[in-house]
Amino acid sequence: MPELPEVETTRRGLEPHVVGTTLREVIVRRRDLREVIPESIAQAEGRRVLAIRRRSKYLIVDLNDGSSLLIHLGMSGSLRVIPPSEPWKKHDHVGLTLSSDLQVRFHDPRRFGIVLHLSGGDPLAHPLLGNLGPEPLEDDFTVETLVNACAKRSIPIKVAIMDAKTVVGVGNIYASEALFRAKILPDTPANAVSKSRLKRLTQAIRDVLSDSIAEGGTTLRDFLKSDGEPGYFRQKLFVYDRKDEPCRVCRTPIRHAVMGQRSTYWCPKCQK
DNA sequence: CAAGATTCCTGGTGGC
DNA sequence: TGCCACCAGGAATCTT
Repeated sequence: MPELPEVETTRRGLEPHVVGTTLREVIVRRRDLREVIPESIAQAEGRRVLAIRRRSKYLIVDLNDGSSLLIHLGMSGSLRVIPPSEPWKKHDHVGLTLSSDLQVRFHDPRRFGIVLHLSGGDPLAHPLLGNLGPEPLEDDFTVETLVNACAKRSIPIKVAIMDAKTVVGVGNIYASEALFRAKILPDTPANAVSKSRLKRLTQAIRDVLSDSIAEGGTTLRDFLKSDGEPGYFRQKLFVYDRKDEPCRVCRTPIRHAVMGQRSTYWCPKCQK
């Protein structure tokens, strides 16, 4: 899916259209996503949107009755703001018609996404949001975060930083990109990476995610911003999806291998 | 407990 | 053009 930059891009795109409006109608065309959309989502009708927040790759829509919507885009999901008259596409599963006469439409071909209605309490306490590591762009993500996560673990460093218990939001694209920026080979055992290199990696993760957000995220196939436009960070990827292409720094062909069941890319000269 | 494999679902791509 | 194997941005849940 959408990794953290794409979810944050979506949040920023939705925020000005959604906050302060009332959900006039909730339309569910298909309930069987990764989890079944609960019937109680109908109770969101008539509620006003107080805020739209992001935690990890989840979006939380706070409503004025204390309930909230919890949305995850899975691997192929997107949320767009459109006129309600726009024809429904094959994989448009949910529509939230707003009092402003616009509609937020959830589209997800692979249906790995999630749309839940939480009737009350703290959304952050929901089981899906428990056991999550720190936000990479917040102050509680520090080199100590990675030092602790990597101690006594022999898994590749790339797999370690993709573990949401280590730090959230680092998906397959940005894991490869962050390791390139930090000049670390992705298959280095996590417990063999020195603290000074983990320090570099901490900063690299922050930088690559921030840079991508500034470009509206990365569009490979499915991802679209809430205005229907793609994100442009793909043009700034150093290694991801560039197998055999010349490294943008040293011209050495980019290498590719499967690591932790996921495609991984690196420059054998720039990364040690 | 750590590590690795499997699973959910659909669509795009590339080989033949 | 058609068929088919394979791959895909996530993450929970198995097995080893």
